[in-house]
This record gives sequence, structure tokens and C-alpha cells, in this order.
Amino acid sequence: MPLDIAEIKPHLPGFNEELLAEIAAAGSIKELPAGMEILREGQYVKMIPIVLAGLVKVFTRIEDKELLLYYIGSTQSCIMSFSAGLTNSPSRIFAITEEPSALLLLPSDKINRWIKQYPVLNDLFYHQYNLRYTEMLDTINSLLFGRMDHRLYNYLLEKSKLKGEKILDLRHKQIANELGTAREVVTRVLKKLEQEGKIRQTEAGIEIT
Amino acid sequence: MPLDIAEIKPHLPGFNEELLAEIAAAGSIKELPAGMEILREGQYVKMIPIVLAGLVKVFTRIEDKELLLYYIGSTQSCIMSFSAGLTNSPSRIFAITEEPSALLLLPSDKINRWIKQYPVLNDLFYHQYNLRYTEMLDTINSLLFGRMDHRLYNYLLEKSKLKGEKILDLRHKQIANELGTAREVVTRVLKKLEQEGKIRQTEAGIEIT
DNA sequence: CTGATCTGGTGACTGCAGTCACCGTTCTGC
DNA sequence: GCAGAACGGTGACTGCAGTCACCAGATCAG
Repeated sequence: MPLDIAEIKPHLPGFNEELLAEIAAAGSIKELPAGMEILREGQYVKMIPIVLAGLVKVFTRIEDKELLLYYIGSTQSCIMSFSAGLTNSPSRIFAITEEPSALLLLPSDKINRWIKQYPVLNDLFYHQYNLRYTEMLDTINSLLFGRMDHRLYNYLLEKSKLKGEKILDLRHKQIANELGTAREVVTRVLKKLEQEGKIRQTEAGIEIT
Repeated sequence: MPLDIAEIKPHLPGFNEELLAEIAAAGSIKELPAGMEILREGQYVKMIPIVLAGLVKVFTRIEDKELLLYYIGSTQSCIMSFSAGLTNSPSRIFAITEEPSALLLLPSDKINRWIKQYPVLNDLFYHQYNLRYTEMLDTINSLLFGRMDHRLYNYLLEKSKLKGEKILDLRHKQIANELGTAREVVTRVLKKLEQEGKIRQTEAGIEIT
């Protein structure tokens, strides 16, 4: 059953009618609650997702040590699945829904033709590559510089901007996972940041001042 | 003066005659000795280079601490200049010639049209993005895991493969720069690797066993 | 030849973050 | 209400790597 064009159109600005019709015919929409796995390392990809609504977290894992790479928001896509789908190679990363999300799934074999035929789609993926490239560069720079306090503070700023919340309700354990460190370290550094007056910890969560 | 098509054709496999003619008309070739700066952080890009021969080193710098990101070999391109050129934003990275190199320079405004018109060029840049994405992911993973001895050993393996030399004539200082650490640390770790029998240090250079 | 520069080898120290052990508080299910 | 889990706070210890100081051999310039 084809998708309703009127439903997907508002989420895909600039897409022309012809492309929307093709997408409606070949794609499907998947609604997922928070915390669902979308992609795991080593997995082969047949469907490339575009996030219509919600938030998807992308991270790498090495020997049960995780590191957050970036978030995929609405009208954004996952270049790892895109590249894995096109080259038929396995994924190197994990992706899970952080919030309840709606994904538009496009078959990778069709995508290969579409990007040549529809410049708007081509541009979208180039834009995604640029975005992720610079985000990963930032990640590399922050890892290189070391300094947990900087990394943690920037993480909180990012998270706050992304979620649009001034008070972040996060477990220390969860932060530790996303930064690839230990819970005790997060506790220590948060206290340090609090003493420096950069944040405040209340029972509602962490507030950036 | 247009370039000689016969000269560039062997370096650009799969490029059709029409595209080659356009490139010959609009592009130029630049021959550079080793150690020349091609791109620096903050710079805007008008010409996008494709490496025809030689080797170009790409690295990031943060407060006089460098980190090697990857090398660009022949028939490869620099996605940072590509993305910076297309979006008219400044470069985030540095690039210098590591060996004497020949660069094919293409004007960024033309590239924008060409990638839509010639799928082979589009594929080339997608392929480059994929390549760099996975290389940066490897870099992130090795930084996350920490362990200088692993990083240094992998660095030597990579370098050896890339240069096609079994014996690497490198200064400790130079290695330290590319890994973003200090010279003494490299000396120590190299000795450790030597004691573990993984490498040998002779006056000719470092040999991987 | 000679002083200067480059290279790398080494010991001592420091600081950060990762780990361990343990404890108190709050929340949850039965 | 109670047991158990989840959460976070803390002190002590450890290990790695970054830094400092210094030295010795090789190489180079004049």
C-alpha cells in the first residue's frame, strides 16, 4: 500500500511531486517508541531511513565502551546506513531512537537511482555528510584535547539545545555512557562544574546557568 | 590554456570524454614539492583539488597540538575542500603535501553543476565521503580506547602500507605530531613495542616485524 | 676543527581519569 | 512495611601519558 503523499510532503521540503510519488510508492513509514534499536554494528542495510519526527542517537561501541557520535533530528538521515546500503557493506555504528520517532524507510537499491535523478535528494545526502563530518571532527578535537570537564560541559550545552530544555533530566550513568567514561567520573566532574558556577544540580535535573 | 586530455585521462578512470573535455577547459594542474601547504583552517575554498599523483596529509590542529586525520592518495579528493567549496564555508582542517604531488584543481562553482550532470563524479565524491567517514570513525575509536601503544602500532602499519615501504624513516618528533602526543612518549612506546618484538629500530628506520 | 643543531634516550614528577569499595537515600514492587 | 534495585556521593588507589630537565651521539655549517 503506497503512502499518502500529503502526509510525507510537509516533512520533505523542496522535494518535487515526481520524487514524492516514487517515495510514496516504494517507501514505508515506521513509528517507533523511544529506546528501539534501528541499526547495529555489523548489520547490512536494505532500507535507508530518513527521520521525519523524533530523535535518533548514533554511537560507536568498543568493548562495552560507548561514545555518542551525533543525533539525527527531523528531515535528517543516517549516512552510515546510506553508505552501508549503497556499497552493501556492514554498518560500523549503532543507532537507537532516543525519543518516539517516525522513520521514512527507503529501499537502498532505489535510492541509488534517485540520487542521480533528483538533485534535491542528492543535495540532502551531501548535506548530511558535511554535517556528520564536521560533528565527528568536533568529537575528535574534544577527545584529543582530553579534559573531561570541557567535554561534559559541551555535551550538556548540546543536549540542552537539541532537546530545547533548560533543565536536563539525565542519569549520571547515562551521561557516562554517552561520553565513554565512568559514572563516578561524571559525578565528580559535575560537582566541579557546579562549584565553578557553570551548572546547578537540582532534584529536577541539571540546569545550565 | 586548456589541459591536455590525454594527460589527465589515465588518472581519472571511468570519466567520459565530455566530462574530461570540461575539466580540461576549466581546470588546471599544479605540481607541488613535499611539505607545501594546500589548505589551512579558516580558509575559503575556490578550487577543489583531486590528487593525481603523490600524497597529501590532512590533519586538525587545536592549540598547537596536531592530529593526523588521513592521507589523500592518487585519484582521491579532499572532501573538506569539496564541502567548504560547495557551501562557501571555511575549512576546518589543514592539508599539506607529504610527497611531491600533482593536483588537478577544479573550480568549485563548476563542480556543483558537474556532480549533477556526471554520475561518475558524483560517485567519486560519495566514495570519498564514505572513506573519510570510516577513517574518522577509526580515529575516534582509537582515541576513545586511549592506549598509545595500539595507536602507535596501527599508525606504523598504516604508514608502511601507504608508502609501500617496510622500513620507515621517521623522526620521533614527527610521529608525535601526527598522533598528537609528545616526543618522549613516542620514544618510550617505541622501545616498549621493540621489547615486545613488534618492531625493530635500526639506523635505517623503524621496521615492522 | 668546532660550535650549533638535531635527534633520541632516560629518570623524576605530576595530574587526570579510570577503578574499587563502600555507604546513604530514594524509589519500586510485592 | 520491607526487600531490593537504582542512584549518586566519596575516599583511596592506580596507571598512563604528558612535562621537565638533562645528557650523549650524530650531523651540519662555517
